[in-house]
Amino acid sequence: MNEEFTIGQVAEKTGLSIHTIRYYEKEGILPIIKRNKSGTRIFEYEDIQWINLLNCLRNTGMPIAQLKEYADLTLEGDQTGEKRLEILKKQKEKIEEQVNTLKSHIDLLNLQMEWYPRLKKVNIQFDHVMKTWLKDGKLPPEL
Amino acid sequence: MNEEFTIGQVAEKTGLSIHTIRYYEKEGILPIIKRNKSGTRIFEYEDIQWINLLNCLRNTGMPIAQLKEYADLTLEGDQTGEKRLEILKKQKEKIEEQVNTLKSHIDLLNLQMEWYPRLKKVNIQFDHVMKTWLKDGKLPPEL
DNA sequence: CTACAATCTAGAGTTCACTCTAGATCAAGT
DNA sequence: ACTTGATCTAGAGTGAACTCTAGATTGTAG
Repeated sequence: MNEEFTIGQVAEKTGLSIHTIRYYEKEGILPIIKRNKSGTRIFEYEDIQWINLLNCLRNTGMPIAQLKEYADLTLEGDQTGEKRLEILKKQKEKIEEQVNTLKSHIDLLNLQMEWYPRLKKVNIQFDHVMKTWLKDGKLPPEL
Repeated sequence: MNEEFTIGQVAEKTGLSIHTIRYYEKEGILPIIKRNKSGTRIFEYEDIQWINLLNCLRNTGMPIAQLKEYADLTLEGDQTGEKRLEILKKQKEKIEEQVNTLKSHIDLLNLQMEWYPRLKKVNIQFDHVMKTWLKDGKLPPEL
């Protein structure tokens, strides 16, 4: 479990580019990365874990600035656990919201797609649905 | 059903800013918007429907350039129906993928959150899970 | 008629998150 | 030792999608 990785290997494993990993380090959202005597970065297994968490948060829309906050809290140590937990909880809620939004987007697309084959008839329905959409931002209950 | 709206009203109804609506028009992804004799835009109900569709596609990651394609196809008329249907179908699949990704992100966050209360014990599990994650990009089957 | 808020255009500026470049150094195989 | 490919830094450049500005014009409530 004391494997070591070069930046290239980490890039491959995490799906980030080498540039991006260095950029993240510069932004201070990576833990302190070990170096060998000539300055080449040496990543450990833990670092990859961390990057995967970052990726998860980034992919769900958390901006770098907030990742920085999270990283700083982590640096402060155990007593910030609660705060970090809170951040993760909030992000989870945000993702759940995103899932719901995406689902209603799927509904809208399905609707729009039905529109093509049965034009005249569904046009009226569509109109009705759109009115509901405009009014309260969701599909009418009878769908 | 022949209601008319100002740009400000449309902004409020669609959640876009006034600037963004004008920007979208400049990019050619809005239908031709009526004007009154002195040049003020007059939006109709249809235009709002269209913007809602745009919003749906944009929010799920479709770039402006592709919206432009879609808009151009629509301008060409009925004979492009199939192509447009195809675009919407693909986007729907993309959204479904996004939902799945988000769900596995939630799993990862849940895991990371469990980590805090029961530290030592779950650390090992977490490690195991992360290894699976790194290897095949998903959670181990036993979870 | 008079304010005052909303709209208009063209174009410049901003933000975010990378992404790339140049020029130097280093690591590993033969 | 030599070569080739990977890595290093500092800093510039990019692309997407807005977002804002200035200066003029218009719509409307009192």
